[in-house]
Amino acid sequence: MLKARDELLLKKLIELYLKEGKPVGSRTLSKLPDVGVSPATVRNVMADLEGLGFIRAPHTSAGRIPTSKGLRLYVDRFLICQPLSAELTHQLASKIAESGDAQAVMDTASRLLSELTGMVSVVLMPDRRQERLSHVEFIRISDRRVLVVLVFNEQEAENRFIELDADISSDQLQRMASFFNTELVGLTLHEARERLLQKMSGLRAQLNGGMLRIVQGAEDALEAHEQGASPLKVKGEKNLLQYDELADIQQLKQLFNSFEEHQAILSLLDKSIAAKGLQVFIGRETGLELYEPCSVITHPFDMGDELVGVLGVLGPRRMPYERIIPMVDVTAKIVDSVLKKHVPIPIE
Amino acid sequence: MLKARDELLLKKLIELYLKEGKPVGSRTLSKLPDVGVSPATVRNVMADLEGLGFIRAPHTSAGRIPTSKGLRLYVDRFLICQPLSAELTHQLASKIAESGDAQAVMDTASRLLSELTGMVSVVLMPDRRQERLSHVEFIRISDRRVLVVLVFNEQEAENRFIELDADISSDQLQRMASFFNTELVGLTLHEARERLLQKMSGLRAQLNGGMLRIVQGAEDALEAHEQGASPLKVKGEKNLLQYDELADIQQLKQLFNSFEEHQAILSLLDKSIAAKGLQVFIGRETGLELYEPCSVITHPFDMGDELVGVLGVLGPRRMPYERIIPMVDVTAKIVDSVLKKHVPIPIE
DNA sequence: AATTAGCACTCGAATAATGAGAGTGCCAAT
DNA sequence: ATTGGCACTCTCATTATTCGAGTGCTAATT
Repeated sequence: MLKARDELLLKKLIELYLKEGKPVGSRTLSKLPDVGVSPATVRNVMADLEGLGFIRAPHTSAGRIPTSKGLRLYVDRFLICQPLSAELTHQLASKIAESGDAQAVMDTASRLLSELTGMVSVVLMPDRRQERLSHVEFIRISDRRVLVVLVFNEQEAENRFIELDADISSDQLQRMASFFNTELVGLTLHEARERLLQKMSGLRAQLNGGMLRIVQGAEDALEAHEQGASPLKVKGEKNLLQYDELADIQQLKQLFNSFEEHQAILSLLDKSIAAKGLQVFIGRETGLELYEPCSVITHPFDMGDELVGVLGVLGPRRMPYERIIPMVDVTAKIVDSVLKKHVPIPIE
Repeated sequence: MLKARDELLLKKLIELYLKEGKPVGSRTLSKLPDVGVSPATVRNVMADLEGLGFIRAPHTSAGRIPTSKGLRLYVDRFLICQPLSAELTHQLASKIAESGDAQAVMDTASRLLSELTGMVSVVLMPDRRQERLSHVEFIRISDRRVLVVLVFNEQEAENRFIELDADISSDQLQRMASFFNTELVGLTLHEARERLLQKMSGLRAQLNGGMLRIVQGAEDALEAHEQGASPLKVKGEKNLLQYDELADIQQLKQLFNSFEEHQAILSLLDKSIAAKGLQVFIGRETGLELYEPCSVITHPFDMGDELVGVLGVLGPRRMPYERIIPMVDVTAKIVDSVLKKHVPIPIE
């Protein structure tokens, strides 16, 4: 077990390392105000800490830097995050709340997160396929042009213009809409498409060309919505360029690629979705070789009705956890509450 | 004036440089099939070409590389672009056409462009403030929740949910909508807001809270649309990481920053908007110190009604112009034609 | 008059040699 | 248990050295 002095030294060492980014030597540590021991003593302690795997020396004659294990201990035991200033919290909350629909909320949150933290922000959005259709509307733009509006969970709308082969009357559109609204509302995307297929197979013969196109258009819209924007948003990649630890073009290229491929991050965020609160993944803990020099901080959120997502940041392993953690925490909580504001009424 | 042989050598030199990226020496050039002269002769010619400013030697004992002036001559006189394969053209066209509304079209075009060329793609979107409102619809989501749908130019729709303080009936909504549709359709965003303000000042007293909120919501939606997504899209930044010429973290950081700031690129694209066809900016021609090691290829497009935009790519000055130019050309033409398909009927 | 071979020269990139500085580990003294 | 002292190690920056590629110039050749 670590003695009080050992812990103190480890803590100081890590704090210094996080601040300066350079290996910390025994002399430097010994001169710190709260440390009343000589460099030699510090060296002895450091040798012990190294033996336990909390710190390591990059080479014989550099100071020590914390290992992932050391950082883990630091985050779990030593770190005391002061809460975000009320002012900043409030600013964040209002910017996020005012941004519009669910997509826009996550967009804004993501942008703010990457700007504020100086890290790469990631948002895993709730699975659209589980969203329930709450309204369908057809808007007649011109004789042969119709705008399909699908509303999901009462807080997200998807548009799709469709072109008709024949003129259609407002009346016909009205009837189509009310048919859709009685038959499909409350269903998930998948269910809605199934139902549509089912109902249509009999009716299709009776429908004229315009009607068919409308149905087709609605199906397209459903499909577009389903496959639409990938469920993962990554923003602020360029922030990575500023960190010396990652200042290697090859590595940067690989990291940037991993952001586009999505798989890597997705598997990481999936882990986080289960955990009910904030999580910190340090280096290897991310489960990816590539992210070894990085840390990831995540926090899940949900928009009610079991639609759950995750947001977080990715940055160099040496990041100001003290500052970043509260930001992720607060942002997730804001998004969570904003998205829950209008819990859809469960139908059927 | 350049003699035939001089031109040939310059052309060969540039082609080799574009392919290999290394300075080209007299020996290498002399051994080329179509060049029947000795290295010494080549050296004499090269000395002349250097005197004229077409090529330069990075240092005494390297070969020569083309200057911007040289590349300019190459692009203007020597370059023969073979048209894009019909197959690829067709693929591009269908992917772009099927992507949805105007925003989505430009989005897809931008993505494809960056993927296909391996460069950074940029799209300056037509000024939203000039778009004309073609339809307004209010969709009642629940007693106190309404979705405002604004349709612009018959091909773009903007959604906005609004929250009411008091219940509202479908009937009331209907009346509001028809009021909007008679008073505001055909106006630009700015005009619509003016008109709204005007008309409302008198009426406001007669409206109940719900109505007022709707008007407010519509105003918000107009404003959101106006300020909405910045008019500039930049995609595929990460592509820059692969080029040796730009393999300097500081420079990359600056470039990435310039992509976020938008001003730099905007002023460049503004130049291109005037030109009626494809344009190539080489190095300094971009007008930006920062883009000195880069080239930019642009092509304007318009969606009718004087709504004009520009798309293009930015990459290292040493890029396969032969391959890239046709891609930008074709993509711009596809976007142009897709966006023009539904030319809005000019109103009033 | 144009082309070419020959040769001295320059410069950059790679490799090796050198020295200074930081920090350690360990031993003996406190 | 702690500390001062000291030899030792390793990195980083600086300086030399070498090698090769490619040039520019001159004189010879066609």
